[in-house]
Amino acid sequence: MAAPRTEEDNPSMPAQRPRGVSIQDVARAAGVSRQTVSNAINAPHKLRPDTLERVTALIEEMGYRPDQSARSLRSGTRRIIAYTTPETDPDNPNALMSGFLEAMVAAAGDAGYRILLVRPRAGQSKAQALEDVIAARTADAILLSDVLEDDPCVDYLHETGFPFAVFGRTRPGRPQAWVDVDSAQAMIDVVGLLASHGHRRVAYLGTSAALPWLRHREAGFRIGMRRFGLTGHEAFVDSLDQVVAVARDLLNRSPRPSALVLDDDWLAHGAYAAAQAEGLTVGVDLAVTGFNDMPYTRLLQPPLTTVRLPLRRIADALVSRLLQSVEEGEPPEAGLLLAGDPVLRTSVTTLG
Amino acid sequence: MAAPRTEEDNPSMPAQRPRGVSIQDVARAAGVSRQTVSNAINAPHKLRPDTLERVTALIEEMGYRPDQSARSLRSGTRRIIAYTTPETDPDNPNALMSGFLEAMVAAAGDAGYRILLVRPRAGQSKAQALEDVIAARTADAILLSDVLEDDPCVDYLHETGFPFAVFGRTRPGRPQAWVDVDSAQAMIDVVGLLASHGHRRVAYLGTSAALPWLRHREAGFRIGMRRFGLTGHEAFVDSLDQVVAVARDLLNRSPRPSALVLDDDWLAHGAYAAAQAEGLTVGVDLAVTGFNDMPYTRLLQPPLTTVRLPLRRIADALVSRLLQSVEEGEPPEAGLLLAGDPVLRTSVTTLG
DNA sequence: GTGCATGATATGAACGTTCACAGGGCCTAG
DNA sequence: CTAGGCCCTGTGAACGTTCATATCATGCAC
Repeated sequence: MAAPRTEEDNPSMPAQRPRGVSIQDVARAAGVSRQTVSNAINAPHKLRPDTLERVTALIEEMGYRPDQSARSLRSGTRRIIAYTTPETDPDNPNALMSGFLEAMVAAAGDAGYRILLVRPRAGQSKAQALEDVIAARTADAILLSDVLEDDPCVDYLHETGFPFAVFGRTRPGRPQAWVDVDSAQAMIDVVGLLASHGHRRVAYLGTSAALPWLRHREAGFRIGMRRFGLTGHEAFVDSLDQVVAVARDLLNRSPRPSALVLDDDWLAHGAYAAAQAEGLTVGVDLAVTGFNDMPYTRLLQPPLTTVRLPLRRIADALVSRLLQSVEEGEPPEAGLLLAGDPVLRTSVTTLG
Repeated sequence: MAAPRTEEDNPSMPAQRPRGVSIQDVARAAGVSRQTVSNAINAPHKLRPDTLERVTALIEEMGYRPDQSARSLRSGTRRIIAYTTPETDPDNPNALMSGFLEAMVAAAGDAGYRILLVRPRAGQSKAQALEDVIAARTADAILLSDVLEDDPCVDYLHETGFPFAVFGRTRPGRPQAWVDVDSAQAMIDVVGLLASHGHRRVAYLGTSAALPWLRHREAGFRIGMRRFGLTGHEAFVDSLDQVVAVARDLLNRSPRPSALVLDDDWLAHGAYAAAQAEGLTVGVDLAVTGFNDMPYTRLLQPPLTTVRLPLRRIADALVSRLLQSVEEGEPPEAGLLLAGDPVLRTSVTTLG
């Protein structure tokens, strides 16, 4: 029979620790109890200054870090946010994702949390993957992005009451911790930008996919057109292959538009090619605008005027809402819309 | 039996989330012991078929999942791979990252692991962040990418003996679990591709940053040029601003090169612009090749011939090496070089 | 000097799981 | 019919931490 580990005996033996430094080791070395060491980390104000200094010095010296699993098991908090990565379409990869993730990692890190990437296993739905996370108590909260209006994951999470937040909008009518870009307003601003540069005939080239954010951009365009008293046509493509042809068609309407508004930076190459085919010079004869400020838009000739998403502020807001859900048990009542920043580059110049 | 938990009296206390279904609950419901339920999950062969079926049915029905923290605490395995995200340069964002991450998440997921994104806190070095991960036993293994030759993280990890793997190469002379693309060979293949299309005068436009993978590409270019008996010049840029000017300069050497090899897709826009400025048509008068097969290369006019990185195979190899380190305690002796796939698109055509 | 309030430190218990091992049932062979 | 072996199942313990609470020290007022 193995004797249970007594708390006050020889410190001579343990030179080799296959499992690492434990709180007990530090306590023994400092001549205090486990709880005191625990307090030194979790509630420093509860210690006398001299004790605190002695213990923290020893913690540093011995390289002690609380075992995350043990801490989680006891306290129930993981300091982890699970993020279900949206499945990437190889033909239209969400290059945005890396920027958003980067911002999320930073924002979560500042709050003491880390991001765990969760992906449904083969034959598993996204909701089932989330159920795994919740049931196994892998994370304190869940982050979703790229959700559709009636995403089953949102319903499921809402039902369970598990803390979650969404980048994008969810169905209205119940408290939701979502954060989104005000795409409509951003598009209105883009139209306003064109109007202020003297453009009066503006065409819209959009993607026909039924994605909420695309529809918001489209709606914003229409509002902007009305508000600024502009005229123009709209056209939609199903895939990138059609962009050049459809854009050329738009440019041949009469009267010819002097500006072309795209609902996504991805269409920019095609629009530029169409302009060239029509003998137009982008930035001179034709203004072009995009959406998202993807990295390569700066490389286009001329650089593309587009809308930058405030990724860091989005991430901060999401983290803050997530933590509110975790700590108060109640999600925020309403979503949050953040403004996008139109970035004026030389694809838009004053109409001469 | 539960202690009276008065939550209304303690407004400061965060609401405690109810604990879920435990192994004990399932065991009681099934009329077996904890261990039997545990075996049903971890060692199904140890159960009689009828018992197994009964228990698994109940596990399913009650929605039981082993608590990850408890499991980790006891068994010492977290089923998590920590990945330190390389800091992104906003001017030259590693658009590759999202593809690589995607592949890693998939590969790790197939092996039953998840990816945890770790980022140094403010004022913390990358190595210190890794120390946190190791000391707090947050992950079973660590994945690094974008390492330089003398990256201190690699040295540190090597010292600790903690399982890790690297996407990219590390200093030779000790066992290393790295996986990398054979950039040199891929570049040789690109030169061969150009040679087979009749090109004899080929120029190289590279980036001067001291990044190992760029130097491998450069070396491969030189080898390829010698092997296929081609001639040409090389030039390097510090930033994207210089690309057009330097490319035009290369195109004006005499005799004029018929092909332009870029060490990265990022330079493609500038190369195309330079060609246009020189009155050359890419894919007709001038062949252009890139490296990395970034998503937007397909959108260029004409689409860019480039080198696709076998991200999924890289990820699979990294995961397999990581797990080998974890399970056998010994890292693989040598690194692994995987071939890149040159993708022929219409920016390269047979020289007429 | 005594009693009390205040705050710092110590102790036992519990979180939910897996490990090590003990015990028991069933089948087969003698 | 019984002994023996072989799986299968059950029990206590342990992982390392934090919670709840007991204990101790200190200082102050009377």
